[in-house]
Amino acid sequence: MEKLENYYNQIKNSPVFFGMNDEELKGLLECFNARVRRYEKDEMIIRQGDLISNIYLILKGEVNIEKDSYWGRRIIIARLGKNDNLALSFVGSKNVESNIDAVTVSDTLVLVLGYEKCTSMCQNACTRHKILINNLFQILSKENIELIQKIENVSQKTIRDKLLTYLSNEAQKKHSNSFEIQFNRQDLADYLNVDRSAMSFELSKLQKEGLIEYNKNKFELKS
Amino acid sequence: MEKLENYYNQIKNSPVFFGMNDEELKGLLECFNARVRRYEKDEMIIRQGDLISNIYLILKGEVNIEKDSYWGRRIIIARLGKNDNLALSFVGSKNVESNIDAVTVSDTLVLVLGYEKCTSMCQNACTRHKILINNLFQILSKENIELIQKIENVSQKTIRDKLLTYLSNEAQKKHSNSFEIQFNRQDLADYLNVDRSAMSFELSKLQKEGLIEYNKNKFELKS
DNA sequence: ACATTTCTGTTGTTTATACAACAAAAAATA
DNA sequence: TATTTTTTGTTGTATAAACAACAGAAATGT
Repeated sequence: MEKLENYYNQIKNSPVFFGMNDEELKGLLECFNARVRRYEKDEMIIRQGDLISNIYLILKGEVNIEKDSYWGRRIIIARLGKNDNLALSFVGSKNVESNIDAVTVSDTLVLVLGYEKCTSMCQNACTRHKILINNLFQILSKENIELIQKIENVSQKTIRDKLLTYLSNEAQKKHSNSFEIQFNRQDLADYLNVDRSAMSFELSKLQKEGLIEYNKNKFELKS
Repeated sequence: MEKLENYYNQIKNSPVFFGMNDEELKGLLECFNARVRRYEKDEMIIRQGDLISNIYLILKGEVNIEKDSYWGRRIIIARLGKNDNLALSFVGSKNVESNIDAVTVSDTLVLVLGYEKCTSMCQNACTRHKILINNLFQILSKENIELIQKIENVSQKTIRDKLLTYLSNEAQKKHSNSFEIQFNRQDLADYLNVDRSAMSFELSKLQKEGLIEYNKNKFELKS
């Protein structure tokens, strides 16, 4: 069993609790009945159809937001990591079932917060709750922008354009033409919605043409 | 010049101001320096690169959320209408430039609210602001879920699957197998990221096979 | 160090889509 | 009503991607 205390500092500095003092944070964690849960690789934290009433904060590890298409093809919507939240939007939209799976990519620790119970108790009256909802609003905003960017990535017509758009966006995020990506080839293909082998082929073509250089997960944009 | 008063009831019942009494709403509208703005068909309300500090509420008309791809292809991310908000996520993420265009599809009236100014004034202290931020959180949640659904639609492999996924999702939204869609053929193609003529062809094939029936914008799912 | 599994790149073939060009229908305008 | 413009459907062709099958490299486990 993992102890919450071990992660206290990390929690305190996470976007969810940003701007709170120790007193507010401790009160909130208690009110939320906060607990740490451990998942192994390839476990499902959330399934399509689940009704979500908890806020999940990733303390350690990586999680895929996925969807299985009608005939079993996997769609990766996003890859989340440390300090990211899971399925916040389903907490905000009450009584809406999850339309995604959250699947661990590696061993993962998650902070689980009983959002529903807490909000009904304190009626949004306390200061800490006011800070919290402000933070949640900002977090969702960011998620929204990320989703739009993902739509841009997958909406390109050719594999080449998808790759170039994705890589440019990553470079911009990392503020450098040289960066590591979070996906392996198969996952990147599922994220961009293309065939892995065709994508591999296109990657090496881009390298031969001198547009990019890469080695494993390390990429560099030339030009 | 359009008068705000003419739309007062609609504004009062919009999701942004849901749950407020008249006093709170009036105070907020004043604090926001609320004003109605008119746009003609094909005008741009928001451009890529804009810094957004206003909340936009559509009172009348329709608006496309679009993105122009590198080589001039148009991507329609969403079609918004009455009581929808524009670019809320850019208000939530401060100092982030818009990565989308908002373009009117028809003559449109928009309520513009100076969010920045208001929040700095009342420091989130007043009740009405608390209700507001709660509402905004919920609205963003819904937007988020819609974006995920859009990703599902465009992530299908074939035109046929994109169409079937899109139409099923619409049927579910409208709670009926018979429904109207908001797009004309070209716009639907830009939304699903496919060639219009190929899509038209696939539509008639689906009709011949008896899977769907349609006439102009009216569709029916058979099975 | 070896065996096994996972990951990545390469190639040929089949299939689906984009693209272009056009015709018919519908809508808008004079 | 006639004319013009916009929208939609149809077809053939060129192109790009999916798929399958495989080989080598890298990572993992024993």
